Amino acid sequence: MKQQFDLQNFLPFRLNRLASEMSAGLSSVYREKFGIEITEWRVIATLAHEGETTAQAIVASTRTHKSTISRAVTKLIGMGWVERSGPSQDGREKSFKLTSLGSQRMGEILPLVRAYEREVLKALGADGDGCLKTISLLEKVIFK
Amino acid sequence: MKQQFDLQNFLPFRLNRLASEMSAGLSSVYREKFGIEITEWRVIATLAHEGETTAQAIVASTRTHKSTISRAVTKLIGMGWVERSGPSQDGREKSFKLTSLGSQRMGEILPLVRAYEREVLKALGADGDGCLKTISLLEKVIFK
DNA sequence: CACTAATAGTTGCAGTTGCAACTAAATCAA
DNA sequence: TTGATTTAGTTGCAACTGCAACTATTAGTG
Repeated sequence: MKQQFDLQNFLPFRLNRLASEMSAGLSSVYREKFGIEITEWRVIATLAHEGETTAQAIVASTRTHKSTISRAVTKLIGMGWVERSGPSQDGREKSFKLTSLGSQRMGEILPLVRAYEREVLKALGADGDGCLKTISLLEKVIFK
Repeated sequence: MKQQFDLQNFLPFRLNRLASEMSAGLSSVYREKFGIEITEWRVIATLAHEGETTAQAIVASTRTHKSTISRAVTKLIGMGWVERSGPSQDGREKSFKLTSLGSQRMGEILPLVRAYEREVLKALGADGDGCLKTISLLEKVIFK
């Protein structure tokens, strides 16, 4: 008894499948050569952009659970890519920044990651603009 | 030392964040009321559409690892939503189908899930077509 | 000041996932 | 037929994640 529903044309499924595949493609770029996972990548990307940053700010920027961020930061500190920076006024919060090793690694990863994105955008060609516009629209709808 | 990289405008990140949020919104629809997770949802959606189906076909349709599908099917059988169907010519493969209970539950879930999708598409308004077109394009690029 | 509530971050625990190794069955080659 | 290869599905294991509970610190109230 077939019901009228086609998962293959279902928007949330298609979007999720697409994002998973893209993330998988991208993460293979930094996983193999640098031994980090997607959460670590997002943490160092945030630190590279923001400079000295609290864990809370990383949580907000990456939309990732604070326990996940906590563990990623711990791992990155263990790798020597990240260090705690001086205590802030608020004794509860901790600030972090990239070490020089972390900056160096980020400098190595960035071109690879950018090349990946460029490749996708290039394949989209003239439709790239429409794609970004669509995503902006969806963000407004979903992050209500 | 700030580097020139903005995660917030990075295509794979934005797409992934969007898809996660959408999936989370959707899954709250069936998780609470029906006690299933996203993998189970995809399995029953595939079975509802395809009828009698092998595990392998579900793997292909959902793009999910075979071990994950194996466990989801086991769980669904335990819930009485899915049953094994008669042996096929190939003794390695196993075919499954929805039970009448499974069909009934699917009939209850479908309107909720469709309503969610409709809500998103409605919010997109006239841009809905462009959105679907963009996703099709990205699929061609990513699933090379 | 004392007491309560809120916030930042960590950790134990349980659930989920992917990988690799495994079993069972089919296919292929000689 | 026999033996090697491939395919379908299952399971043990290790890694990752989210939740809830916890500590520590700050903010708010009287």
